[in-house]
Amino acid sequence: MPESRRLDRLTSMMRRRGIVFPSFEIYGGVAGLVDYGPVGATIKRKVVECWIDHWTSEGDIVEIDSPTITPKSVLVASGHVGEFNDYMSECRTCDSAFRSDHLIEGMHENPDSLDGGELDSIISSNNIPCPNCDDPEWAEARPMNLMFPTTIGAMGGGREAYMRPETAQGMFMLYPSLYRHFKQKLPFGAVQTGRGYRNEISPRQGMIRLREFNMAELEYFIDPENPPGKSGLDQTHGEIVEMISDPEGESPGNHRISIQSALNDGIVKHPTVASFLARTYEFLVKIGIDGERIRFRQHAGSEMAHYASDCWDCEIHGEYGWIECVGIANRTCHDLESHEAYSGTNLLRAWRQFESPRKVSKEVLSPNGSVIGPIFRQKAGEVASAISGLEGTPPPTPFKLALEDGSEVEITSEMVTLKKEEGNVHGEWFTPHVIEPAFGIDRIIWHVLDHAFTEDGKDSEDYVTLRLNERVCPYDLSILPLFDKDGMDELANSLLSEILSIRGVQVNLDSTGSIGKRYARADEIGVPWAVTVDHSSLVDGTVTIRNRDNQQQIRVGTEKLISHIESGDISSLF
RNA sequence: GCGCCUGUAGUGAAGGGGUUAUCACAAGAGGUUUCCAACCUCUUGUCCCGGGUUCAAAUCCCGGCGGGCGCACCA
Repeated sequence: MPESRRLDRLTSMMRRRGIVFPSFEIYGGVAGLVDYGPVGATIKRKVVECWIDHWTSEGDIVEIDSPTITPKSVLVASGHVGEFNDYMSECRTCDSAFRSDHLIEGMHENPDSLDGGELDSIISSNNIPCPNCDDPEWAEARPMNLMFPTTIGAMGGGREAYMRPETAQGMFMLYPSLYRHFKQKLPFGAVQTGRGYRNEISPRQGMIRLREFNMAELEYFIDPENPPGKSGLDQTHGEIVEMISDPEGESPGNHRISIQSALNDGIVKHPTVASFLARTYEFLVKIGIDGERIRFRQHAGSEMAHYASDCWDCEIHGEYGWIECVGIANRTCHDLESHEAYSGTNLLRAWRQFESPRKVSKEVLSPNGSVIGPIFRQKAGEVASAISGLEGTPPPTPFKLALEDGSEVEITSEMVTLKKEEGNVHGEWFTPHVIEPAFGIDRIIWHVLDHAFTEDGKDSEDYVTLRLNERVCPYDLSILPLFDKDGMDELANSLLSEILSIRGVQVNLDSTGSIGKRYARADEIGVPWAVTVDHSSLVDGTVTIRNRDNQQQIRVGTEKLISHIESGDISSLF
């Protein structure tokens, strides 16, 4: 068993047994698109269901579902249109392509803000050499948009849109409704699972970098002044995990530490982020990822996404090395504020009630319409609203007042009345902060399969067992009639239909080949239990149940078996 | 997007300008006193696509598509 080939054996098993295939293969295939086959689709669904259940089981998080087609304006506000329009410059000599803003690093304060022409002129005036061949001959910078563009509306004049690059925007769009659903009380969250699209330049590594992929994202809305998680994490969070903190931060380096201690030591700065790191670890282990092959890595300030103020990657180790499978980011108020600004809505806020009402007395200037009107005529309305909009202590008259259009007017004492307002303020509006764990489902499934794939040398042959956790196995059990005749076939079939009728239970009947071969087939795709119908079954109604991972067998009556299948705990029979 | 390597049944491989393309495993039918990949008989199924060279192309050449690796990219 040469180890270098394990990846090949795993991927060919996945094709052979119907887990994952390249898509559209009879037309030559498309890089970066994959199909889940009859076995893989069930595994995927179970991983997703387990994920939803993991986050929604405490009542503070609900599930939503949004369109994948997203109007351009949403993605302009979120920053994706700008961010995804990175410019690329191609070297005329060696054809290498580089991000234009990277080439002029340090030569401009904000390279992101430049258009193609500006980038080109900086590149040429600085005579920037190609990092590959040193020649300073560059083609014009061209925008490289990694989103899939589309148009809403079949005829001309349609609205510009993109396939969503993340599901998160759906949760932000639904914030007002979530806020109402949760009775206007933070914290609360929403999850969404579904497809995301990124038109990768060069998809690689099988299902690791896809162009259309399954994501599962949680947006958790909190009051930044009262972040949940402060009071300590619950008992599961004492697990020692590997954490690699920001190399540019205060305590750089690798730590083997519990997440609770990492929070106490200031390695993780935000209590809610810490809590989600812990619950992410818990989820991954729950579906069968090896806890020893999980680590958390903090983003350096320089690699941070445009929207994030703090970000941890959860990386899982497998055949491709350490792969980022989950990103946990503190997106702060970036998205909600930005959508508020672009859309003009005021619904993206939350109310923070003061513990006791605050007495406020302040002086305000009230415009005197009868004086302002005749003096400023058409501009009077604008002047009046500018006066009302003055903040802080009113200036003494006369004073200069700036208007929206940039002009200035002089305000004299006759134009305004000084009023004293007194009252109680019971609270204030603020924009919630958002903590976002974002899961790459396909990458997680890959690692679940990788970690479950075990090859034991039985005799000279490699014997493959997919030691999947029962939560994510493609079939809950296989029914195997020892002989496909003499009544065993009928008994097996009636058992099959009885078990199939149990809600949510997947069963597979296999009656071809030797019994050993059928066990092997079931083991290879991770079926945890094999139920064999034999001669004794015909006499006394008992069957044998075999455990996939240790081949242990017991004999039980079918009634008892069925009741344990219904309650989901076959293992307690052993 | 560039460079190197590469593409043969479901999977893994062998071969290769010339009759009907080979093998193993898998799959299907049947047989078999089959509880850990047993055996026997039969069966199905393959040269990625397009163009070129040639009397003849799965084989050589070019292009495309896919895969692997490296460079670049990966919010």
